[in-house]
Amino acid sequence: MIPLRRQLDSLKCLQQKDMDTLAGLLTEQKTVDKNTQLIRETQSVSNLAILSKGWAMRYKTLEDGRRQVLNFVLPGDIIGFFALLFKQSEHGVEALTPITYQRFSCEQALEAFKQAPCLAIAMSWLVGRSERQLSEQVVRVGRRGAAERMAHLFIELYTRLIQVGSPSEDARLMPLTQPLLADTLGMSHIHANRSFKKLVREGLVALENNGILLLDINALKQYANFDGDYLAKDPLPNPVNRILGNSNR
Amino acid sequence: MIPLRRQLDSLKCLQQKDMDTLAGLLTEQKTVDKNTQLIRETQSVSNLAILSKGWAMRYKTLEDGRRQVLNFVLPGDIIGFFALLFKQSEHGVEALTPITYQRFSCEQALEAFKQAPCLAIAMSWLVGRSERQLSEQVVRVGRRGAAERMAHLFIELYTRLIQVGSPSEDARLMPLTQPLLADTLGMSHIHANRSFKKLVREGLVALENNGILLLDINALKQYANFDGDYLAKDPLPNPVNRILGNSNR
DNA sequence: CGCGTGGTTGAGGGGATTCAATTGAGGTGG
DNA sequence: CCACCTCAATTGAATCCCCTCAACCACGCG
Repeated sequence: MIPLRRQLDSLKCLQQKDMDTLAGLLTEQKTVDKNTQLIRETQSVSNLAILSKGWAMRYKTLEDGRRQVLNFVLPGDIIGFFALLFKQSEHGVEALTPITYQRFSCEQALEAFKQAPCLAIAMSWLVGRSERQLSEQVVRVGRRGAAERMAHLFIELYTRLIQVGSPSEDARLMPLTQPLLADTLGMSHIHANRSFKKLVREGLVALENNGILLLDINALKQYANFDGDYLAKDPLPNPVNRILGNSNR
Repeated sequence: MIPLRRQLDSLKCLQQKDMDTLAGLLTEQKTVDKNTQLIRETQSVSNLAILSKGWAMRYKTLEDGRRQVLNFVLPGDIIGFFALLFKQSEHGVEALTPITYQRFSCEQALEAFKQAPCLAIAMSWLVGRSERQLSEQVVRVGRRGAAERMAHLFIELYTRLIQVGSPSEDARLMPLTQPLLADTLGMSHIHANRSFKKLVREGLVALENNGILLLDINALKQYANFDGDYLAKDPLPNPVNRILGNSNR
């Protein structure tokens, strides 16, 4: 649960008793293998989870087999929030590495929110954050060149990993394959390879046995025209804090 | 507020007193002109709104001027939800036609949620629905051909309009320009024009003085490989209903 | 009437896709 | 223990989609 705590600490709204309530939610820990389907497209969902270790992805598949990765799920991220409110999930979630997560039911969550209303805000904030990432994914795919797109994704993932407390050496190693990058960035795997090699030639990244290594973070940021505001972690705005003060009394 | 009611009716969770509470929220009505900026990128936000009439869009702009439309805001849609939880909005919202909306504060919303918890669920559902649309936008831009992309967007918008009770004749007229379509679909305005003309030549759409007219909905669906599951309106799943039953007593 | 915006078209170039083929790593079953 | 399979990474070649540049016309508005 350390990554989740890192994720939420900037909000400055969780007190010790809130953290205790949160800890009470996260008792059931599970570890599953790489390639496990956590949620299948078209499956109905009644549990939430917080990822604590490893990588996963959210994706959609078209009838003809074309696949699009929507976003990556990193430690401290929430899985399955909105799926609770619909008959079925509409997107799949699959582990990209062995992962560990804490699962809890919809009922447990609601109970925790009654005891600690600001947990509901904190969880909404997590969801809002992932919506921002999804928006940026639209911009990335719609309005950036291929290699720029790839560099931009790398920096987003790196930044998110650093924010939840990964050591820099770990955060620079992405467990991604080029076909997966292709499905994320909306291009063919062949063109993903050529764009990747372009970044390699510029000395920005390198291929390791176990994934892709970012060599020069600042140069990648520049190459990608990266503006990280959408990942900024600020305290909750005052109006919201005031309300929480009331209902926390 | 009729479109909002249509939006929420399938949930089967709002009773008369909930609707009354909701109506109490939506007392401050405003009408503004086309091209009005409802929310500026980088602006801080402390109010929510429900659109009741007209079209708006959510968009992001890059430093070099490239622009990407994230989604369109139609009657019954919510504006500014997540922006409340962050220091600033990260995306802009602009009116595409003259629009009417009902505005209310964060405090009013929280008060209403205490009185009628299932309103909080209903509003989350609205947000979840717009997240699904955003996911589909990623797939559309990342994995569909240009003309297919355009047809797919048209059908999404048409379906959403029908769902909130627009008469079919109105729902088939889109107040969109080709440069705007280009920024939505991630292509140049010239290519937007050529893709559009291709649909025209096939008899699927036509250009009117005041916008774009959809001529053959079924043919467009087929052309777009449209699968509307992500827009399906189902009742809330049972686990959530059970919880609401408890907190509604 | 000048100007800005939207719609349209042609030409040319570059980026991206598809087809095809090769290499190598890892996993499976005989 | 090795043949076999799958999947990732690569590269070449041909093609085509899509972009940029450059016009031009129509319209509405100050």
